[in-house]
Amino acid sequence: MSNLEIARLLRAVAAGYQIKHEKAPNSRFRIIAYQRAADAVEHLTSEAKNLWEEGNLDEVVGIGKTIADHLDELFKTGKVKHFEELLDGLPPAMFELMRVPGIGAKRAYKLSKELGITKAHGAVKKLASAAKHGKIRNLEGMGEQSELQILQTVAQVKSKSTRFLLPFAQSIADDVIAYMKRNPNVEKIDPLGSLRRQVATVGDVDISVASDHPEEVIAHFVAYPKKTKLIEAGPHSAAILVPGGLHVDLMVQPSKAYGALLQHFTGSKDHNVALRTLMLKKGLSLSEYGIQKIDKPGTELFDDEVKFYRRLGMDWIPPEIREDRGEIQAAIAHKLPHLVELSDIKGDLHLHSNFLKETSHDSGRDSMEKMVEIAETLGYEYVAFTEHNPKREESESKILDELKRKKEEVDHLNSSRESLHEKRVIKVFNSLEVDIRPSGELALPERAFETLDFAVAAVHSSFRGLRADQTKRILAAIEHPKVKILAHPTGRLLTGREGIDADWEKIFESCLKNKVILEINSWPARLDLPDQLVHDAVKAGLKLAVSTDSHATEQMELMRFGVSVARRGWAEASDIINTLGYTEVRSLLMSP
DNA sequence: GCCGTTTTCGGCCCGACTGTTTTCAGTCG
Repeated sequence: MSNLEIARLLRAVAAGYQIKHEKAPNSRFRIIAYQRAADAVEHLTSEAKNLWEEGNLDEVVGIGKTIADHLDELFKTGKVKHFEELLDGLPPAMFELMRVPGIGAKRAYKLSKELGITKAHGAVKKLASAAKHGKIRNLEGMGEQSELQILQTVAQVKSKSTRFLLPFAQSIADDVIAYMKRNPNVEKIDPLGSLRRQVATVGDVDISVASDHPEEVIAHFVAYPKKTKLIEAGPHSAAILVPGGLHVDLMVQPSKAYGALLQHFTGSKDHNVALRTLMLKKGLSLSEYGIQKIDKPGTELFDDEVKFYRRLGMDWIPPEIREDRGEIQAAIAHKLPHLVELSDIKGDLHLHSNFLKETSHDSGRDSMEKMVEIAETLGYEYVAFTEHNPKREESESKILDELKRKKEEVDHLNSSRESLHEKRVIKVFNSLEVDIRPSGELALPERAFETLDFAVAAVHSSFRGLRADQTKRILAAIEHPKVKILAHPTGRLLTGREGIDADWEKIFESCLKNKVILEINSWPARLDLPDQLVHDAVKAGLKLAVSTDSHATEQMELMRFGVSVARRGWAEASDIINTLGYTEVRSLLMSP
């Protein structure tokens, strides 16, 4: 059973409690507990079943003894008696109906009962049809408005789950913000929510503006030239649709209260809940308007976020780590990490030029020379060319000839640029991205490794496979003395493919022992290692490399998103090898 | 049902919006 399926089951149980046992003592909190447990399982970086096998399930925050016992039964027998009893008599359709925005457990149950919709299959369609025929308005607690709302929202069920890749959302936000800044009434402007926290995928773009003239700001916003549709415009907020189907929401607040607004809508939800729970014990109630002492009326306002956090007795917390993973305690203790920044980056160790033609996967578009020029404009000290390994059908001698030719070209590049420029000399590493075959064997003849400064190893096939096998596969590959970087380690694609299932703890151990560096791949659909695993890796003392995996010069700009992932994983500059100068990196990558 | 640098018992974030309501329930972020 996948994490998603387990999460769905736990949410169904929460709904079951809501319908059947709402009046029981503590029921409210039990419902929340099941919802939290569902969230926790859904966001796990390893399969819940594997954690269970290792006996680590109850270490997950949000899963206590009771739910762990239920899951134990689930993994052993395939079902949970208690859950089955609880869900008995509830129409399966209600869980489908709950996917419609605005319909929760109560309404879903009521609708499926009263309209006689019981089967899960086609439930939403039947609901839409009932609404169309005017059957909703007569139900108790519902009216014409409810019916109208259902008609409008059933269409959103499909699109509800679509999230956008971070760079796409970021580019839209950057453009809107640049446009908004042209209006003199905009004093401050920031992205909010998951975009400000730089989460790998973003649901919609929220933007806040500090201004004492909200009407003018809203008017300017709704006149955004690339807008495809106006969704709503009120006195303090508005929403538009932009090409690609992304919602952009804008909120305006006076500048004297801007700090609390920014803090609240940046989230994450978990961070805010943890922060508020903690502060409540100190007699402070927090909201998007400011801070209130419990025993006194009146709200204290904050024009910026730094003051807001300081008032709570802690350091300002960078948005990227506001996920309730220990940042609040660290901020109180003044022990927050000094997160790595884009300006710390001194080189890109994963670039594909067009030099090799017959490679196992897509080759780059641009010449080495051209990519080096761009690296120079980015202020780098070094780059590594890591084309895919030559196709395996080629003869060994041909492969060797090709790689020797490439080595000569890199040598030439290094020497010719030294004579051309006196000040900045970009150093070029001669590398290769080598496939890790399902067996763990590297897809390059042993003798060919000798031509390389170092090798980057990566999985590009057979993503589905048993955890034990995948773990063994990676372990075998990173033991090769030339392999210094493990690229896009999980192989996930945010647009669809799950990463491989592997024992990362074991792999991290081996990386530490073999001095293998983990890549944070900045490619928009990868962002791999995922932030949570970066956090684990940093804690374990591993070194990482933030790389773009560029196949064309313009992609070299994507570095900022890899840096965001590193920041979300609490990485400091000292955790990232490509913040080091050339000499140090060289000795790390080229030592035997 | 979960959780603990003031608790293993006694708490559990905060507010907005919507609609159907004579004072509040349900849902959402």
